[in-house]
Amino acid sequence: MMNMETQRQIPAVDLRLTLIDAAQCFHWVETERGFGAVFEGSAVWLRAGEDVTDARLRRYLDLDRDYSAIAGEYADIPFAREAFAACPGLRVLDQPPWEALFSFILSANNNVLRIRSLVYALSRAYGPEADGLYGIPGPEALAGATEEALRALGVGYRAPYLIETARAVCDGFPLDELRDMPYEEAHARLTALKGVGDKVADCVLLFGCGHAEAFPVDTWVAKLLHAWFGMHGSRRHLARMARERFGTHGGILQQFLFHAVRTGAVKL
DNA sequence: GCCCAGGAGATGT
DNA sequence: ACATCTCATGGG
Repeated sequence: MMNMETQRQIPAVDLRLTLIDAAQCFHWVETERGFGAVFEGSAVWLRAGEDVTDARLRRYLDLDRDYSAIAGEYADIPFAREAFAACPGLRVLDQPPWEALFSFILSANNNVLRIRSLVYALSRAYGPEADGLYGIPGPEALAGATEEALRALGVGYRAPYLIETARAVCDGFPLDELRDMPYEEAHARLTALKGVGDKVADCVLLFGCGHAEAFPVDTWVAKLLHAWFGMHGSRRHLARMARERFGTHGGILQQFLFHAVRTGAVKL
């Protein structure tokens, strides 16, 4: 009985919201076959309403975290309550770190539609193919690319960032150790990479390293921190204040606030 | 034409 | 530490 009550109150994951609309990743596609992507080297198709049993996918979709408990942590903040209520089924992804790093280097001063088209173009040119899908290119593939070739695909000034960072990863940058480092240390390591500033580093930590305290501050989040929480100052200062105020799950709150504002579900 | 987009790097103070 | 400028590219 208790179990049924609990299950009823936990919204099922909303795949479209989580994998496409929330802009945490840019490589999943929706077709008549469902939501598809190359996942750990092979094609995966997910359908709404079907149980996800694969442990790696459950982790990717963050299905084993109690989101109602996290919403409860922020229940005394009216805008947080509105944001959680406006995004049922939204999950914060736990991607492989390279997937997040690659994607968010491309995100700099760019819009979601164009980020998605760039990820697709680069995946088609340099990534693995599986079942008609193109996966995100590995660092080895990009390390061998030329700046001109990437610019020809529309990457623009981010081309050298992508190549240099890919080479750093090939040369032993400890991507897989970021998860177990303290936040500050992992953030400092990431921002040492070309094309990775404070905000991109926070996205990689939040979406790709399990650092739920990372609080990315983009243009939308800067606006809402000012309008709703009276915070002001530089992006770096805003991020630090937000981490201090919202604590160990601040990044999850951030994702709900971000989506609620970006879609207009909660007005600024 | 201007402004914006899940910003970052270089430079000058 | 902070402010300012430039960096591609597409859409409104």
